[in-house]
Amino acid sequence: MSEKEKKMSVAKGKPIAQSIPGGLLPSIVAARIDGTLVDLSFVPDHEVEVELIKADSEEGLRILRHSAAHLTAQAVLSLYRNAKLNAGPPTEDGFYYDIQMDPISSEDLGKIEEKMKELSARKLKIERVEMSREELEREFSNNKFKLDKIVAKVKPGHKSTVYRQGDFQDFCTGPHVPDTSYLSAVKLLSVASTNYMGDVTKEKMVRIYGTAFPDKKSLDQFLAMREESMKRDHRKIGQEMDLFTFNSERAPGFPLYAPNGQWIRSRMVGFMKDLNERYGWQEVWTPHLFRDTMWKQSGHYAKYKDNMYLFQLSDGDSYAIKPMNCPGHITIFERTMYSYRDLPVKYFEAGTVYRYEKSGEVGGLTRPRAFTIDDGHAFLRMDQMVTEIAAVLSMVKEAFSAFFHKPEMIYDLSVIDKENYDNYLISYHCNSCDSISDIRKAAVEELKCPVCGSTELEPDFSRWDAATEALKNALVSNDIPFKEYPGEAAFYGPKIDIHVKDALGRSWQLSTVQLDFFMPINFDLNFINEQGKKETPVMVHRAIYGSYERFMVILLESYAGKLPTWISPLQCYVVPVSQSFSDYGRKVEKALKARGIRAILDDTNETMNRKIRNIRRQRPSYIVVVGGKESETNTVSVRNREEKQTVYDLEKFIDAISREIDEREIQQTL
RNA sequence: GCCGUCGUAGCUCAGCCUGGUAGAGCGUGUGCUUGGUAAGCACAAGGUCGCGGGAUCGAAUCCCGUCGACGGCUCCA
Repeated sequence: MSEKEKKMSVAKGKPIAQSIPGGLLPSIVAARIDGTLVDLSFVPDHEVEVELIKADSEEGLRILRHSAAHLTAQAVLSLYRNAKLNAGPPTEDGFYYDIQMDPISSEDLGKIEEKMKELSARKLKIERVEMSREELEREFSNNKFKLDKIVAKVKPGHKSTVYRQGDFQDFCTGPHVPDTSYLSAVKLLSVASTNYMGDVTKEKMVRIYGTAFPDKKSLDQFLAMREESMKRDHRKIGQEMDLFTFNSERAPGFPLYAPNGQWIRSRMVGFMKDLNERYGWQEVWTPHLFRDTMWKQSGHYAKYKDNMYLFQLSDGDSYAIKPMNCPGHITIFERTMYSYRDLPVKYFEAGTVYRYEKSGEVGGLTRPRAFTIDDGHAFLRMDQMVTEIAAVLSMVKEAFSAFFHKPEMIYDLSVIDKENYDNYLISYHCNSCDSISDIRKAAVEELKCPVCGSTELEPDFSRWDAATEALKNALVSNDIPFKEYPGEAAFYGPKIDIHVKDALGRSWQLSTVQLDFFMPINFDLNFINEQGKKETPVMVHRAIYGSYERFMVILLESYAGKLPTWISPLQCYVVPVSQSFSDYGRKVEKALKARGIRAILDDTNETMNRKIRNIRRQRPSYIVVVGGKESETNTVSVRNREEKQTVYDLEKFIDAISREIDEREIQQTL
């Protein structure tokens, strides 16, 4: 349907639905008049131009799913008499309904779904009814959650609406689909538990997740996609490819990398090391433990001690395992004096940090208790910010282009909210003694000048402005479109976060570039400026992958485990046709390994067919079959991931695959 | 941390409701077979049924506790 066809004019005094051609009607769920969404049953009081909302449009789907949420609620109420409804909004790819009721399990969903199908088949008319606030309060008098909403949303003396279908009604502004027959392609997906208004002290609720589509075909397509993304779960792939393991008894939440997984990690670390060095970042190493005194100084202890692994030695000294790398890097920076000419000083480290995540929060490699950050800290003069940040942005681009074909990246600039700055560390100018001090208002009892005690302090945003300008300029000079989020900055400075979209359309926050005014002050860092005076440097915290663990998750799930050859843990799987060709197989394996290609020869007493079938789960880049023909001509029969088979001269094959690896080709070239 | 579901062989799972001390497929090992690109044949090994307690003549099975995993909620420097 073109833009033109979507618009139509509707005469006064008759429902919109009656003006829509019969053939078109079933695909339309609602309409828009002057920017407001209305039901198809809406009767205009003068001739109007309406825009039709198709079921398969973004807005149409939301309406359809919201109606499906109502249908779920209706089914639940008819099956569970004591259930009390809370709210049931549409979500990005479905809907949920929060209901106070006795816990149910996912097995009960089938029963509810049956009921929904039955209600849908009855083609119940969905009606909009206007009610005054008083009427609403009467209608929903037995439901505290609805009453809360009515009180919060409907002003006394005003009206709002309920939607009715059969014996069911819900307080709702709509719009909704005309009748329940529109809701035939529905599926309840899972059940979870939540609390009223997300507050643990409030009532427990059952949250039922589901989705709905205009027709069964698109629902099935969605379910197939969902299945696919479950198949691509990195935990499953990791097990199949034998990359890592978790031992829930011995180290809950900590991944242990098997040879294949560690091989991938070292490749990633190696790539990053090379990239960093090319951009002037120097590798350092810091210990995994520091005295608690350092964490107290850095401020981490006060804020995050519940998430830190802390322990005391028998002599009484207390230590903490590092939850961050920056104080370590600062400690290295502190070892000597710097002139303004020495700056920038840029350190990086693949630094493994340990954070005690609460039991319900850990999960696979996405949220482990130990992870390794490709962490970098730069110490800069104010005038170096733009250049250095721009350089980091180039690094980010380069890094992701090596792993993905045309990666889709989204840049968020998080800045201070000047209307609401109590939480941020800012400079205050004292009107009484003219001194400047850095204070975070939310962290002090009373805002007063640390020099003279005066309360006549005026916020000075100049440093924040300069930093924000620097980040912006860096983005602009790299030709990067970005969105600005006031109030999202860290308390110590503004930042740029970079999200990358994966193959399944999910967006991951990976890179971050943060400016920090706080740590340098806290640790009293300085350099000698042109005037021969001590000056405080600005710190940049940055990570490109974010963590190696999360990045590995994205790689595995994006490629469904079929990684580009340069990071594939099994680059060549060599299979002799029969054991009588083991010798030639060994020769091939040796030749491959001599060139640094990760290859294994499988000369076990099994059929070639079985070997090929079973190696699939390990996702080899190439399967190399050798037999009589190959051994006589010094060739190999190579099968790539598209199942295409080609015979190559052995030396030529090795040259070609080496090139593919060296060039970090994303697609297979053979 | 909270709520729900789950925990049986290396992996995937059955058995649990209705108690009588475990089963399949894949994988592994051995033998036969010696093969041309996703299922050749046979035999075998492999499990304190997460852990602890309780009621029972008897528990993988029922009850309680605990640890862990998963899905959510909340959190994520």
